[in-house]
Amino acid sequence: MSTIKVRVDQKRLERAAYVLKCVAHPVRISIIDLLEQRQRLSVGELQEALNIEQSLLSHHLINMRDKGVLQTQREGKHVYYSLIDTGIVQIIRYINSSKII
Amino acid sequence: MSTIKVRVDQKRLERAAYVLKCVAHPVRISIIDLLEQRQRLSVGELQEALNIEQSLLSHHLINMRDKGVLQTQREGKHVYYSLIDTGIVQIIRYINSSKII
DNA sequence: GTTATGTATGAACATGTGTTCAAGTGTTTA
DNA sequence: TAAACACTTGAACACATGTTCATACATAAC
Repeated sequence: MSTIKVRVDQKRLERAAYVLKCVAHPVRISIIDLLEQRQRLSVGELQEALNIEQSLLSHHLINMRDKGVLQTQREGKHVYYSLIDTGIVQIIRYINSSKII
Repeated sequence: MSTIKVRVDQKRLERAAYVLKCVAHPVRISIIDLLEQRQRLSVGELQEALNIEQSLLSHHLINMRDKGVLQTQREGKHVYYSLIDTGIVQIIRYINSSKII
């Protein structure tokens, strides 16, 4: 019985777990889904689509930005959020196709 | 500006978030990676590969089983764990190919 | 400059999660 | 049947997380 090993190194495992926490929340999955449909959305537009409190949304958005999932640009009064790596939507696709979800 | 909507329904969003929490932890990512390499592994084999306390591993495994990610079969003294839906390894693949992780 | 609009921040709280330890349950071996 | 092995369980704790509320900040409009 030859030994078996984890093929992902420790640093990457930790980073992956950290980032994936963004995907493990209903509101944040929704945000990713919305940002796949439109390249970028303001906080107000997101709020209208999600129907949650402004400050809660802001906390989620900043959380995702801090984890390197989203980026922002301010334009006047508005702040626009967009996905940094659109590859993350593969996870949404998996969710939509999986039998166990 | 036509309205924009989340394309995943609420029930599925919650289920997805619930299941994805399994993936958002270094030990559990490792378990999924190991079970992709070998169809099934006993708790002892996993423990040897992961090098963590046996009871901690057991908690993680049972957590994953409760979420419908893993299944078990007992054979004598040993309990073997395996992935229910191997599609979940797509997420590991994403981790390994992504620039943001 | 004041007001209105859009967004961020911070404290406070409840709840959830990861970990450890000690003790428990099954199953096989002697 | 006792001991050894493989694994599970539960309590306890520290720590992280999600949410709300009140308040602050930035920009634009008046």
